[in-house]
Amino acid sequence: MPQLKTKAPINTRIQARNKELILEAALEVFSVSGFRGATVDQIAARADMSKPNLLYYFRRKEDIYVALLEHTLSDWLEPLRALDPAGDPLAELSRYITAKMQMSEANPMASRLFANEILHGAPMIEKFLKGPLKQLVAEKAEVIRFWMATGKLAHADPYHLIFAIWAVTQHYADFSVQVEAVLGRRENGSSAQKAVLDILLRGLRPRQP
Amino acid sequence: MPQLKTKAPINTRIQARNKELILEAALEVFSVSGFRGATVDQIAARADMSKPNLLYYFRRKEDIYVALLEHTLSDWLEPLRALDPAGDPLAELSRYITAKMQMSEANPMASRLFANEILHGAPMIEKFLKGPLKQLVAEKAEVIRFWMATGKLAHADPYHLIFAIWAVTQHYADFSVQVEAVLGRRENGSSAQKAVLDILLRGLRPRQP
DNA sequence: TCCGCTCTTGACCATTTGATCAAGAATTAT
DNA sequence: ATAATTCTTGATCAAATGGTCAAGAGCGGA
Repeated sequence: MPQLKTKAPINTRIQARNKELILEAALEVFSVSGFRGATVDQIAARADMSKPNLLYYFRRKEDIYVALLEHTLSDWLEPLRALDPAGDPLAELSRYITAKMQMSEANPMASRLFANEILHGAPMIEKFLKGPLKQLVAEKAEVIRFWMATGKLAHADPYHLIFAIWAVTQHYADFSVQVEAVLGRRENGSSAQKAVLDILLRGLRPRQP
Repeated sequence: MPQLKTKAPINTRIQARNKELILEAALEVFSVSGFRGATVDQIAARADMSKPNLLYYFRRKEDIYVALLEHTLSDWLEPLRALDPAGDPLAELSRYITAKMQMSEANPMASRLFANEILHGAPMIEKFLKGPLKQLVAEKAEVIRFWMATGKLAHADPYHLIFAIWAVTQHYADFSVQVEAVLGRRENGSSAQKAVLDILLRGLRPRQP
């Protein structure tokens, strides 16, 4: 019996390189125009590649989009995962907020990609939101609740606190056009960081015993 | 000399009615799909009207979109405008935040429309952001600064405080899909309101003298 | 070297979609 | 009533766009 040729599951060097190029180009295009607004031609042009060639690597526009989302979803959660129940509460939250602010500044395109996806009803990542994300947040909300119960943090609703942190930190990436228009200049990352830490955390210092 | 017929600048009853129907339908469609994702056919269908008829009232798709943005821009600013320098600082901010939360809950579609526009670089409302919005925020930031200087409010950067309020309040409209996925239920408006007020304002109570 | 597999692309197709037009229906003003 | 104006729509167009195909170019293992 002739040996069945297993369809090579491993990427060629060329495949790895081109897929990477495509994802990079696609992030730029999707984050600016959204899924519907982006065109395969635009992505191909930015990846310096013909459209049929791009479609040789990703058969449908949607495949690129999904790959892009999956490619960054876990990175996105990492800082929240790192919240350490054994650490000092204010220091942990401070580190989390700082990390999110830095992610917004370093990779605003990824932030806008997600914002756009969620704004449009999250058709591609609904499962992720209701599964891994929900579970992780539940876990960390419990940690925060524990900190509050043991008097190391002032009381507040842990879920809404997390939402507030997300909202504020991502605002600087997603709404940067507005931030810059109102300030009349490009925002200095570190001053925004300081201000945000102050606004979000000052109210959480435990009362004097 | 024959009297020049002035082109009727006043809307017919039919015009007023149909324009309103169109804007209403367009808000639903644009807020879900964004400018690019929305189609004139969808809007026409939802307005219960043929496409050519819709285009009789708004000659281009873009005209509907712009009219919609203009139609709600000033409403959007009203609560901030109402911030009263003579009022009690915490009460004023509390009222502002509450008003924004209620707007997010009552009209999430308008919030998403703006979010989408800004996320995509605000091509249609750049002028508004750099003009009226910038000026109003500057004015109100000065009010907040004054409150802080006179010891009636703890110190914080007024601009970033306003950004934080915007970010958090609009988060509940723009990211409602995520909020509901994480909470595992439809959010109760008033409990979110309470939590947000608490998180944003607790740190702003002036220190005891 | 040479054979098979991977990679690349110009040409092409079907569908979607924003917009136009001409002609008829409804409404309004005189 | 009737003429003028406003309103409505089926038919149609041109451009944009996601995706296909066949044929050739390039590469790697025997």
